[in-house]
Amino acid sequence: MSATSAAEPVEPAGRADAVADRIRATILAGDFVPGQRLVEAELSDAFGASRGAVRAALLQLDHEGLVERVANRGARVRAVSVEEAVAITEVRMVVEGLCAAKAAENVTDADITELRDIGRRMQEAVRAGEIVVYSQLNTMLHDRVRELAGQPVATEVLSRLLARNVRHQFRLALRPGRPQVSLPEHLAIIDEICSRSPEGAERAARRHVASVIEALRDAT
Amino acid sequence: MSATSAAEPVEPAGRADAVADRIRATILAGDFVPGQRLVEAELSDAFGASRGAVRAALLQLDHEGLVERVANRGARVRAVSVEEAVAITEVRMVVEGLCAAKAAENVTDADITELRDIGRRMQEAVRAGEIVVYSQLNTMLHDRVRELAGQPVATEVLSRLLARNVRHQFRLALRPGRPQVSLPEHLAIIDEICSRSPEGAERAARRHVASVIEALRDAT
DNA sequence: GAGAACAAAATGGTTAACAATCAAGGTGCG
DNA sequence: CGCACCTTGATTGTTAACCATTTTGTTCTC
Repeated sequence: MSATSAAEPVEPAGRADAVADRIRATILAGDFVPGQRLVEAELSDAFGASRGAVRAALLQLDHEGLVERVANRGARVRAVSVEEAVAITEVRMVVEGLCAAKAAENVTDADITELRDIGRRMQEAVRAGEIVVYSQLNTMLHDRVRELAGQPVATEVLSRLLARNVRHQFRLALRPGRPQVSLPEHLAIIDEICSRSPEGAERAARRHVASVIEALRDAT
Repeated sequence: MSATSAAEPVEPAGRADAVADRIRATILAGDFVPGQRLVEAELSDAFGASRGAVRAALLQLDHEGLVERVANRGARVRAVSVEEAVAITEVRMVVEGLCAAKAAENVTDADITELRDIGRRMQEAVRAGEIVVYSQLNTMLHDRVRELAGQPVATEVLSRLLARNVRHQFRLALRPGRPQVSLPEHLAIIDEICSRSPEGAERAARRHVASVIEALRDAT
C-alpha cells in the first residue's frame, strides 16, 4: 500500500529516531498527505518497529511540528494553512533579522570572501536558469548566516520553523520568476553583512523574508 | 536522598502528563538543581509511575527545554548559563517586538482602556513597592500583548523560551531597583500600542527586552 | 602508574497485555 | 419518526517484564 517500496526488506530502523526519519521522509515526499491519520499500529506494522518506538517517533514529529496529536484521538499529518505559513514566516523574519545583524557583527575577512563567492554563484545560477543550484546556494547562504550569528537558540528556533514549512517553501522555490525577485534581496543581505552593518543586515534580511511572505500570500 | 519529601505517599500520578507536572514543579522549586541527573528508575520509583510514563514525561520536558537529554546518557536538569540566557532573551527580544507591532495593528478601543489600566496599576504597584503585584501585572501585560498580536506561532515560541528561562527571569525580578528601570519601558510599550504605531511598539518592546539583556549580563 | 579487560548501571527498545477513551451505530422509547 | 441511551469496536494510553546496547567505573595486569 503505502510508501514502502517493495524491494527493500525493512532495513534495521530499530531506533525511534530512524522511524521518525522514515515517517518524516514519507510526509515530505507527499506519500502521507496532510490531514491523514497516522495510526500507531499501522505504522508499527509498516516500518517494522514496535509501537513504543512509533509512539516516540510521533512525539518527536509532533515536537517538530510536522504532525499533530490530539489526546486519545491519535496523530495526523499536520496541514499547514497558508495563514499559518504566513505566521511562521513572520516569526522567521524577525529571527533571521537577528541572525543577520549578529552575523554582521561577527563576520571575518575570510567569511566575507566566502559570502561574496556564494553571491557570485547565485548570480550565475540564476542567469543560467539553474533553479536547483540556486536553491541549494540559497539554503547554504541562510545556513552560513546562522552559523556566523553564533546564536544557537535562534538556530534551533529557525530549524523548527523551517521544518514545519518545508512544503510551502518548496512550492515557492519552484515558482517561475521567483529567483529574479529573491536574488537581489540575497545580494543585499550579503552586502550589508560584508559591510559589517548590523542594522542594514537586519533590514535586508527582513525585507527578504517579507517578500517571501508576500509571495506566500499570493500563492493561494 | 533526593528531593521527595518523605511524608506524601506517592499519589496516583498515573499519567505521563502528571509525572511531567511533578518533575517540572520539583525543578522550578529548586529541589532538582541544574545539572542533576534524572535517572528514569529513580523517578519512576519516587513518583510511583512506570518507567514508560517517566520516559514520556522526560521527553516532554526536554521539548519544553527544562531538561536536556543526551543519547544513551540520560536526562539532566538543564543548566542555563548566563550566556545562554542572553541568547534566549535576544530571540525573545525580536519576537516580542513582532508581537508588539502586530498588537498595535489589531488593538481595539476596549483593549486600549484595558492596557492603560494595567499601566496605571503598574505605576501604583511600583510606587507602593509591591514587587509581587508588579511582577504579576508584568506577565499580565506581556500575555495580553501576545494575545492581541494574534500570532499563535510567536506565542508558542515565546512560551518555550520563557519556560527555559524562568530561573533567571525570577532572580531578575527580585533585583532591587529593577522595577524603577522597567516601569517606564512598559509604559512606553503601552503608549505605542495604544497610539496604534507598529514601528513604535516594536521599538519600545525591543528596547525593553534589550534592557533585560543588559541586566542579565550585569547579574553574573 | 598506564592501559586493557571486565562488571555494574542506565538507557533504548520490544512484547504482550490491560484500561480508558472516543466515534459510531444500533436499540428502544416517547 | 426522532431522539436519547447504550453497546461495541477501534485506538490510544499505560503498565510490566525483559533483553540489547552503551556508558562508566573498577580492577587486574604489565
